[in-house]
Amino acid sequence: MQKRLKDLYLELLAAYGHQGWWPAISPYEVMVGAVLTQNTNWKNVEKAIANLKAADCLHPSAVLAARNARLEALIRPTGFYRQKAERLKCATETWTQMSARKSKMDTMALRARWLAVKGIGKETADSILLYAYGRPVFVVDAYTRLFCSHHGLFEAKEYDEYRRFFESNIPGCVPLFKEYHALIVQWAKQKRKK
DNA sequence: CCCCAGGATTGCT
DNA sequence: AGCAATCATGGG
Repeated sequence: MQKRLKDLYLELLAAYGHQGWWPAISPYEVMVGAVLTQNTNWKNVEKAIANLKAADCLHPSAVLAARNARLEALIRPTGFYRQKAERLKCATETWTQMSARKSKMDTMALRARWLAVKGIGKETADSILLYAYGRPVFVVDAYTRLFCSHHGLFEAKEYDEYRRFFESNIPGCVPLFKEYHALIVQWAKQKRKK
């Protein structure tokens, strides 16, 4: 593990503590959160998740059976609710299809399958792979790029260049990937407050 | 009143 | 290939 990346990780962990992103909830709920949080404050996502749960609509069969208008009303606090209602259905179809096959699939093949879903880009796909499926994929976002440039770690244009930078310089350990990404987000939030 | 949030797609150049 | 417009609610 590259020393600089390890030191920074330990610093973040000491400063902010264990973030515990997406802990004791169902993997499906993680996937729903990954879609709903696109360009949206997590607090708003929590409201939508609570709405879905209260309506007993937080499982694949219920989402697939729900009318779009109903889904839209439930996830409204997350914004972009028309797009997201459709995206949630598309993602849920894939989720259901993959439930039986995913264990046999290579991580990159699974990633390609998710990237083919409308409304699922690289960051959302990787969040699903890491936090819902437990695959060793490093999630990159705008904060990750800011973090890299702020500490003089790495500069690039493409999403996948950043992803591979982390994947090839820290151990391919799922809990570490989960925690590191969450800590970077926390770091950026704190930094913004100043 | 402004800007942003745990993005992705489409369309134009 | 790059870049702007679009989607839309809630909080600072």
